Amino acid sequence: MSMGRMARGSPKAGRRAETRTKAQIVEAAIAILDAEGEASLTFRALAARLSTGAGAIYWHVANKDDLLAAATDQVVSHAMATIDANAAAAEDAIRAISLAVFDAFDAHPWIGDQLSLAPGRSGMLQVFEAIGSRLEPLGVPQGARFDAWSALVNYIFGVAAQNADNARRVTGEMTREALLETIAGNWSRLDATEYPFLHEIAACLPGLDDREQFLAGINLILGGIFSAL
Amino acid sequence: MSMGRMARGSPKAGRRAETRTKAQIVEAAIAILDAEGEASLTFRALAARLSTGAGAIYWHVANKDDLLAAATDQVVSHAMATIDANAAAAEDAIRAISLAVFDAFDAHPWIGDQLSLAPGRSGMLQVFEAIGSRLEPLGVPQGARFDAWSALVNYIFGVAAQNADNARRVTGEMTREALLETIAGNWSRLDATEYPFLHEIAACLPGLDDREQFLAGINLILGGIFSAL
DNA sequence: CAATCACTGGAACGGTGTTCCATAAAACAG
DNA sequence: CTGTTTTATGGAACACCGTTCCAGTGATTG
Repeated sequence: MSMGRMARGSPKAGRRAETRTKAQIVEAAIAILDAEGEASLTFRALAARLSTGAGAIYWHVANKDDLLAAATDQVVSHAMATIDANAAAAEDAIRAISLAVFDAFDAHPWIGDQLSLAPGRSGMLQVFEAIGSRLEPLGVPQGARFDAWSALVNYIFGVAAQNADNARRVTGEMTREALLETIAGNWSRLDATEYPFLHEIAACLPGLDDREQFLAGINLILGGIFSAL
Repeated sequence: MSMGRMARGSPKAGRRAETRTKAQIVEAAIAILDAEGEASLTFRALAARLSTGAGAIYWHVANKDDLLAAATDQVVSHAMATIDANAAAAEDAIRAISLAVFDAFDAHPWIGDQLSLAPGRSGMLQVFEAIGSRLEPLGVPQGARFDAWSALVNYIFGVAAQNADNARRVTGEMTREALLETIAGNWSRLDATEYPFLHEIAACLPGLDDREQFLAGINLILGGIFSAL
């Protein structure tokens, strides 16, 4: 859509002094998203940051969804780049990949809502492949591999997205702990005969570590995979 | 915010002929969302359907997020109402609840994006409690209950939301099967040395039953819970 | 009966994504 | 070197959105 010619003769990529690339635009978008939240990412704000007009951005990017998908893909790809390809044992590798995704979502909570636009992009595919390719070394037979992969990948992205939503609720006034205590308070104030379980586990909420909780779920699924062998 | 007086003396709830209730507004919003998708739910369209002005809606509803959260809550509550409180065995009950949520999301794909607004609402709490209260009868000891509950609930809502996203991509031209075949085609066209796993399981995609796949994940988690006993 | 309350509905406001296009620098053709 | 084409700009304009505001209206109340 953008890079048309550029190819053969020219050693230098940038033609004009004021020209932007799609990568620069996506980078600027991520900067705005991280600093001011998703509501603040507008084409006008982005254009201002890049010292250009809003219309120019559309030369590099199809629309806002495309921009957000590209930003999401960038972050996920970057997260995947940090994990070492074949260092750890398969089981630990799955944990490492899961946590890398979790951490990326936690650091960039705006991804949560945009997940739906990203499948099919390379970052997502990298994660899919990285998880899936660890199953055979783990001893999961051919017939069970798809179910195991599907459960893991769905859990990873589903939980990461939901956690990102929670992280988005934490801003300035409301600390994470205050939020958890508020929820715990609400639950323990529920009718104890109608909601006995929530009433009981409200106590588990304060001081909860989302990351460990996430990992506990991964371990539960891994346990299920092993017990089905 | 709305119902202030109304209480004691008056036998009739509706005072004026043209008056709407919040329930009616939410119902109309759900009708629009189901029929024309989330992009078509605007205050003006909603007002037109209710034969009123956009401003009147704000008497019953704080803002659009509130409206969407109420709509989501309505659908989830309704889904929970269909499952029988203490008919099945605990393990089957968990499956039934999970599938009820899954089906509700599948029937109303717009929920996917709005999930983040709903926690704390009664529909969500019903699901939380329904799942959690089945764990003790299942023999899960106190110390392991929170992890098991967390994994199940996160998986259920995470996967349901992602599946709703897929369902949203199926519209008119693109059937579900055509979509799966397109994805399978993309995966099998990937470089086989870089993406061996995706290349291999692309064949599993066509004819895939999302519901069964979802259930397989639930069973995997349940297996993990049991094997940890 | 007068005052208050519960609610209406349409106009108006600020802001958004997106389109359009006159312009201009770079690349290329001869 | 000269014209033409390609690549990209940046700001104006458009349609539409969520939200606010408020004069008005019918029921309820004291």
